[in-house]
Amino acid sequence: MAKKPLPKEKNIYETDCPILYAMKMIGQKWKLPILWYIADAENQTLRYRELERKVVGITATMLTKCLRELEQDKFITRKQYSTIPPTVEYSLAERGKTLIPALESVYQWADDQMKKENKIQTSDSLS
Amino acid sequence: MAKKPLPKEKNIYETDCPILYAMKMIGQKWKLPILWYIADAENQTLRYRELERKVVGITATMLTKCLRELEQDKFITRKQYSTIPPTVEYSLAERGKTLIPALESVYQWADDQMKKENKIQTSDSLS
DNA sequence: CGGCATCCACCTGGATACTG
DNA sequence: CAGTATCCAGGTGGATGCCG
Repeated sequence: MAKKPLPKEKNIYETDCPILYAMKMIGQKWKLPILWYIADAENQTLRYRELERKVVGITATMLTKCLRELEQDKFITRKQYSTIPPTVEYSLAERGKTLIPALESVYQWADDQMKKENKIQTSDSLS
Repeated sequence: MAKKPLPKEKNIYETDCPILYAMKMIGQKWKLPILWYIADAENQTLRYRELERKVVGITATMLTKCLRELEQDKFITRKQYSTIPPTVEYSLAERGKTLIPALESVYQWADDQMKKENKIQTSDSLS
């Protein structure tokens, strides 16, 4: 009985720091990649399978989970056509579009960094 | 014995998707907040305790862990003065500075979103 | 095609206590 | 002041199998 099992009320990390807010909203592994590929597509629209292929490494479970959450949070819109076989299209909703500038700066930064890393490695490896 | 315990080799999620690269590098809960407050400070420099106070909600354990990683990844520089009591200053390294534009668009987006949410709630709540 | 349900390994991050 | 050490709960995300 030396340790309290600590009940500890649920803290949704309420904060007024915008960066933390953003981390909470879109800070998981796959949300930005998904949004990025939708934003990057024709008409900012992609089907489920197209997403599964573009977002390399994601599993169906995670893709579905993220898509549901992004839909609930109004980042994307889901449109279902009752054809056989079924067709589902995901597109950027208004809120998703507001993210594009941020998405682009992050992409830009990361792309630069990756190129820099490669350059260092190549110039090293030809010695 | 119906289930394999799956040894499963360590996969560092190697990818060539820049967004995933960024998520891996700076996608944890506290790294961007920390970088943000350092970037925001006079001379882009803050002491340990100042950080602890500005990054509301972070614990010393997490702060130290993140600072070590950010230092290893060349985002920040640590300068120690052997005074009594000790003084340690964290500042943006070159690589950290390259992140500022992205940091700012994320901040900008999140700030807008938070204001929008508040506005909706206030106009609702005065009915 | 476009999912959902289940199960579980691992990682992130919080609590607590102690130190030079 | 500026940490370190230990412990552990809970969340994140992967694997697998099945369904309309």
